[in-house]
Formats: sequence, C-alpha cells, structure tokens
Amino acid sequence: MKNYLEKIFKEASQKLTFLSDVELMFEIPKTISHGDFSCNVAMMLTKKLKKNPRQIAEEIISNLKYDEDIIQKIEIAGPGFINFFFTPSFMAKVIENILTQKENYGRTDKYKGKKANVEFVSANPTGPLTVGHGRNAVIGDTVANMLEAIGYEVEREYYFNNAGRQMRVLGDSVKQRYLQLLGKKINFPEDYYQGEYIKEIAGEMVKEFGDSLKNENPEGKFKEKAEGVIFNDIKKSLKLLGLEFDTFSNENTLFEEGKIEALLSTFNKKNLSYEKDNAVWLKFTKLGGEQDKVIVKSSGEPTYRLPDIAYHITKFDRGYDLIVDVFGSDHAAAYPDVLAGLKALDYDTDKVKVLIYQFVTILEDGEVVKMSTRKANYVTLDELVDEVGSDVVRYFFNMRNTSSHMNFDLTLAKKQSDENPVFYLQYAHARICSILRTVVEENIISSVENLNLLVKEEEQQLLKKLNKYEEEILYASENFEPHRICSYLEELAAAFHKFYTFCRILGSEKKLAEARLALAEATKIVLQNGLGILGVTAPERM
RNA sequence: GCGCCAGUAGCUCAACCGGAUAGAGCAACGGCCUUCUAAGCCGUAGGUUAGAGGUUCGAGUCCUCUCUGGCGUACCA
Repeated sequence: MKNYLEKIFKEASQKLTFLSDVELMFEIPKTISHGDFSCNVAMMLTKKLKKNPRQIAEEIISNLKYDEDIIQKIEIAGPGFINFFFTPSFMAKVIENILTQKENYGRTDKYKGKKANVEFVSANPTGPLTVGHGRNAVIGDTVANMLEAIGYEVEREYYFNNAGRQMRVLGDSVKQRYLQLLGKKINFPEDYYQGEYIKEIAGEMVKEFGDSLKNENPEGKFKEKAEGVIFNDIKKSLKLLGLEFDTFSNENTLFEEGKIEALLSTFNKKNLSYEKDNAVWLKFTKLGGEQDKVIVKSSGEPTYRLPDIAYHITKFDRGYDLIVDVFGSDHAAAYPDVLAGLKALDYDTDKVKVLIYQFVTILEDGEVVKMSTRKANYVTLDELVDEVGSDVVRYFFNMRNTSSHMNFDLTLAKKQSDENPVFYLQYAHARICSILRTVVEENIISSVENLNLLVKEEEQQLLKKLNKYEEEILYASENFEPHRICSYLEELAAAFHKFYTFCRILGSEKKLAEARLALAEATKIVLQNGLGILGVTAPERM
C-alpha cells in the first residue's frame, strides 16, 4: 500500500520537482477518520515554497494520478495533512496474501545472506538464574527471533567469565562447605556464596571423593564441579523458557588459546598501552575516553576489559554482519571501553549493537526484593516459570520498552495471572480455532472470491490491522524493540474480538460467511506468527 | 560531584526520524450470554505528560535548568 503511494508520488514528482527535495513520509494515523495513510509533505515544504501548506497539498493532489480501484479518496485535513483512503476491496487483498504465505507472512528477505550473532544471558555460573536474568533472556531470544524474521541467519551465544576472582570465590565457597561437612570447624566468610546449592554441591563431593580433597586447591576440582553443576541447572532453567543456545563461549578458552596474550602484545606493539605502578594501562584518553584504564592488574591478572575485547575480536573474526550484545544497565559504563578498544584495532564497531535494558524492580508483598546471588537473596527464574508459566513470563518481559525500568510484582503475577494481556491474545487465537472446528460441521469453506463483501466497520478495522503487520515487524526488528510486537498484537486481538462480536460467520449469507471465514483464518495466521516471534504459544483451546 | 536511563490517568505502561482530539490494560461504576468460547463486547469516569524556560507552522517527543527515582562512576564483572 505504501509502495503504491510512493509510486504515484514519484510519478508526480516529474512535474512537481520540489517533491524530490524532501523525504516522503507516510504514516498510519492514530485516528480512523484520518484515513489509511497520511502524508505531511505539504507542511514540510511551507518554508521552502513560502506558501500555505493547504495550498501546496492542493497542488500535489491535483497532480497525483491514481487508480480508483485502489484509492477511494484523498483529502486535505488539519494544517495540511494529505490523507489517503483505500478502497475496501483493495484492503481485503491482504487476506489472499496471508493465506498464501501462511507462516511466512510478515517475514522478509531484506537481510537475506547476512549473519548475526546475539549474545545474551551470559550470567556467570555462580548460582541459579534469578527473575532479574529473565528480562535479559527473553529480550535476547526475541531479538534473535526478530532478526531471523527479517532475513538474518542468527547465532545465539552465551558467554561467561570462568577465569576471574568471582569463580575463585565460588570454588572456595564449595571447599569451605565441604570441609564443614567433614566435621571441620570453619569460618564461612560473609562475602562468600551463601546459597543452599553450595552445600548441596559440597555434599555431592563428599559422596564422590570422601575426604580425599581436603588439601585440594579451591580453583581445582571444587571450582570445576561447581561450574559444571550450576551450568547444568542454568541450561535447564533456560530450556523451561524455550531458550536454546547455539554457542557457549568462556573466558578460560580465550586464555588457553592465547588470545589474551596476543591482544596484549598487539596493544603494546601499537603503542596503545603502557606500564605504570606495576600494572598495564590502556590509553583510553587517546581513544576518546575520559581516562586511561587498567587492563592488567599489578597482580598479573587482567581486568574484565581485556578478555572482553579479546572475546569480541573472536566474534569479528567469525565474520558476522551484525553483533548484538544484550546487557543490563549495570554494564552501561563498561561497553564503551570495549568498543573503544576494538575501534583502536580498526574493527568496524558500527556492526556492534549494544542493547541496554533497564533493571527490573521485583516487588513481593509490596516490598522491593533486592536480588543478590552472593547473599542468596533472590527469587529464581524457575520458581517464577513454575508459578505462572513460560508464556506469561515471556510476554511480560517482552511487553515493555527495554529502555524503561519495569516493576515486576510477584504477588500480582502469581495471583492475578488471568489478567495478563497475553491471555487476551491467546484467547483470540483459541476463538478462531473454535470457529474453524464448528464450521467444518456446517460445511462452510473459506473463500477469497467475495472479499468485497467485507465492508462493515469491524471488518475493515481488522483488515487494516492485518495490513500493518509486515511494516510493524520490520520496524520493531530493525530497531530492536520487541514491545512493539506486543502492542501490535494487542491491537490486532482487540480488532478481532470486535469483529467476533459484531460479524457472525454462522448464520450469515453463504458468500459473506465464506469471506468472513477467510478473514478469521488470516487473523489466526498473523496471531500465530506474531506470538511465535515472542516465543509464546498459540493454544487451540482455552 | 560527574555520566547513562527514566518520570505520562489511582496502579502498570504505550504513543513509529517532532504531527491532527495523549492511548491501552488493571482497578472503579453501569449495561450485554436461547445463537461460532463472557479469558469477550459496549458505555461512564479518570491528565497542567514531574516543574520552569526555550527552539517552530506544530513539543510527551528536541535544547537548558531544577526536583525525584534506578544504574554506574575500581588494579570487581
């Protein structure tokens, strides 16, 4: 539809040359009476042409040549908007389109042949995933789905740090509990991992090894065992949400493969680093940063920046066209360093999209729950999925703009989950399935022969929403905004529920019933496709 | 102190590079089930878009300042 408008404007611009000087924009107005598409070009041109916008609009319209089977009317409104109204029969063409393309409707090959890597969750294996990690997990997977929908070949990746201090503390936490189980008196430090799972792991080790590990280095078997056990649990939790990764990367491997060492010498060779106070510093000031920062501590251990840069280099080496990192806002200060480091080495950082989402405030019984893995103060993701189901969790985390803080009221989520909008969408789908079951008995078969009969307000509104889907998916995906899909689907479901209430299929005249059934089937497909991208199921019955 | 993100209806949040009368859901109130699922539909009420300036044909959206909240600001990740 938009294409058609662009086409007729292009034709008109041969005569009205000023049209080629501005960017044409067509938007779908909020208010129904403003038509199917609206164009503000006349207002954009007021200054340039020094004319009244309505006058300009008049001139433009009189030079537009269009097919009356496609456009019903064009009018000037308000300060100078040009509003376009399509014919009902043209609007209805979308049904044929959807029924032909089915699960491919809304997908595009715009980015076909391009490869993307989406890195998300990336929680270090120091404890179970919490509700806080849920937002990251859901956003990452949905973004990956969206990129696939617009043609990318997507790799889902999970990266974790298993080389630093954090993991050492984890290993020693297990060791201390192990010694405790063997009857030794210990003084468990406050800043060690307090969770019960540490004791369980220690228990397993007692069973497996007896007391033979009394003198084992905490960074040896203890760390190894803890990492393995915890990671298994993390994978299980992810699976409950329907998440599967293609690749797991970790920090240790980077060391083992000499990537860290190599990077360090590259920085040195390029004169981008220097030694001071026994530590190695990277010249961030030279790279546009505020101050130089340490990349190797005086202890000889790198700070997170070095492996992070090395890790991103491996991603560049793998040849992606797009590299997405999903981070919580606590990392917002860290990624510019990583990008600056990469840029200094001539990597094209425009390929990197860092998606920062704001924190989730968890409320329980009206109180804010501060999550801390260390202090064992958390609500696990498993617990939540168990209580409300994967669909609700995924929808909930998807429905808000990533740049907004969000509140998650656990008490409310558990108790009033029936009021979650996800059920509104699923119900629309289930209703259509129910119609399709009933209609078989009545011998009504959908048909696209008489779609011009769909002229009622509710039918036209539903058609409009269906027409919007492709654009909506493309826009949401290119801008990494999953919540737009939720908003769209809620509008679509609302349009359907109205149609359902006012336009009956059973009992209508045969041709009309067939056309309406086709409309319902098309709606079902779009709901299914949209929910699919969100990772939410489309149930046949509720 | 400085930096990033935010502040929109009682609550949770939308609003497409600045567009027309700022929209949904929940909560509240009033209607609609002999007919394809009432997890639905229709209606009522609810707003100085935190506050003050500025930019322009036009500002919730852009700029400046103030207030409030979240996250950073390490030789933690």
